Amino acid sequence: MEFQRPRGTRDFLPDEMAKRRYIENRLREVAIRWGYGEIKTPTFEHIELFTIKSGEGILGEIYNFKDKGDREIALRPELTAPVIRMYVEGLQKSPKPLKFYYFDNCFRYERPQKGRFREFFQFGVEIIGSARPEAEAEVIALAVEMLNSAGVKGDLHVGHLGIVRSLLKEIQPYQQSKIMRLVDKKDDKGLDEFLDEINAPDEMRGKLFRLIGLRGINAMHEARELVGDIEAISQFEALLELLDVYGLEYQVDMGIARGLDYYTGMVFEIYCEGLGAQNQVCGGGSYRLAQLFGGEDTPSTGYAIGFDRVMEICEAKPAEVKRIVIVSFDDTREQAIVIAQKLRQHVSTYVDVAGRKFKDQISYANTLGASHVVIAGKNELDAGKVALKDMKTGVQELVTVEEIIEKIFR
RNA sequence: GCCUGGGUGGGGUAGCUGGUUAUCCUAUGGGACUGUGGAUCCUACGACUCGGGUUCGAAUCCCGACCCGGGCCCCA
Repeated sequence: MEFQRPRGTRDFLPDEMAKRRYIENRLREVAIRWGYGEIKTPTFEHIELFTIKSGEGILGEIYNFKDKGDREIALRPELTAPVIRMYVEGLQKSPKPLKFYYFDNCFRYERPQKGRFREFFQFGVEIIGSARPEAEAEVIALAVEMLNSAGVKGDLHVGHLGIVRSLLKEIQPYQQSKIMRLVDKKDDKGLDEFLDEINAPDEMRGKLFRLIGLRGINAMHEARELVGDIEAISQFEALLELLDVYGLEYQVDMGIARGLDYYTGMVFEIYCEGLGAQNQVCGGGSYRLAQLFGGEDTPSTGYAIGFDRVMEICEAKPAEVKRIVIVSFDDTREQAIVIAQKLRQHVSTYVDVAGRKFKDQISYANTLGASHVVIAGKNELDAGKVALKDMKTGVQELVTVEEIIEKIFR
């Protein structure tokens, strides 16, 4: 019986890996140019790291197991918590702000569908140690820049949880969470019913509905009327001004809640066409997790890009690489290896390892998509040369091994 | 966990109102053409997702499981 890969996992073949690596490298280059350093955290962590902020409810979506030392271990379902854990564990006294990026696989036990897998890849960044709008704006601009570098255009929505939450100060935290979740789902009917259920004051109810409906340029003016002149509004306005400085197109959207309790300030999401039900390619915001993990209270901002979703829709294609196949005969096989060793210093080179005959070697070069074939026959070698054949044009010329590289890359 | 559509050689397919040895294309291995690629020919390889049921007989009908696509819940 043949084995099958576990549900929701994938194998990546060379063609696809070439494309994935290409996009990955584009994202990396952007992160590095913006001054972010790469980090890597373990594939698995203690399960509490993920349950502490989100409760036991998420257990159903976590891959977890007990190790031989009887520890409850979880394959990471995301990377923000591990990064902050790493920060609290060893970097609290390092100069701020810290700017990190990461690219790694994560695991969630969910029903697979388009753009959703049980093993998936996230590319993300975090700024740790600044609560300023400058940090938030930079993070958003970086997210957009990364997606652009991958050839992806999306709709950027920006909101601020502090503003919405200020309306809910009077009610219980669990009720706040529930409301935020309904807001996030844009479930107006459910929200209305829930507000009835908890006997929310009419004033709050009216303001809440008006606030989460706010969009566009006058949003801040109206928001100020609704919630008063609070700090969060000034902060958010400062952020929007900076987004203008970056030249970003965005939509103010007070209806973003991210469904998560740990976000405290700015939140943003980027949506794309062509992804079916999972149309969000990027999401993030400002949060305070360090405290929760036993460290000092430290403001952070970050986001994660759904790398697999980017791969679904991105236009960018890697440039074709030159590939050479050396074709030899039984009496020149050893010389072919020597030539291959020289060419491999400069270019992807294939030499026959299957004992194939001359014609089949050329045929195979063709199926490989070789740009050139180097024919190492006795006649050529006796003259100190080889034949270089361009597989596109079919043109063939006698050259020395040293001349091959410059001929190919001319 | 729920709803919905679907699973025939490696890929793509025909058959699927039950009935000889499951069709065709392609890919792959070997060979012919004996120092020049995409061609042609010969040959080999290779499939009814699995289990149960109905039946004289099941790829075909029924049930279940598994897997895949899409949607819901969820989405840190």
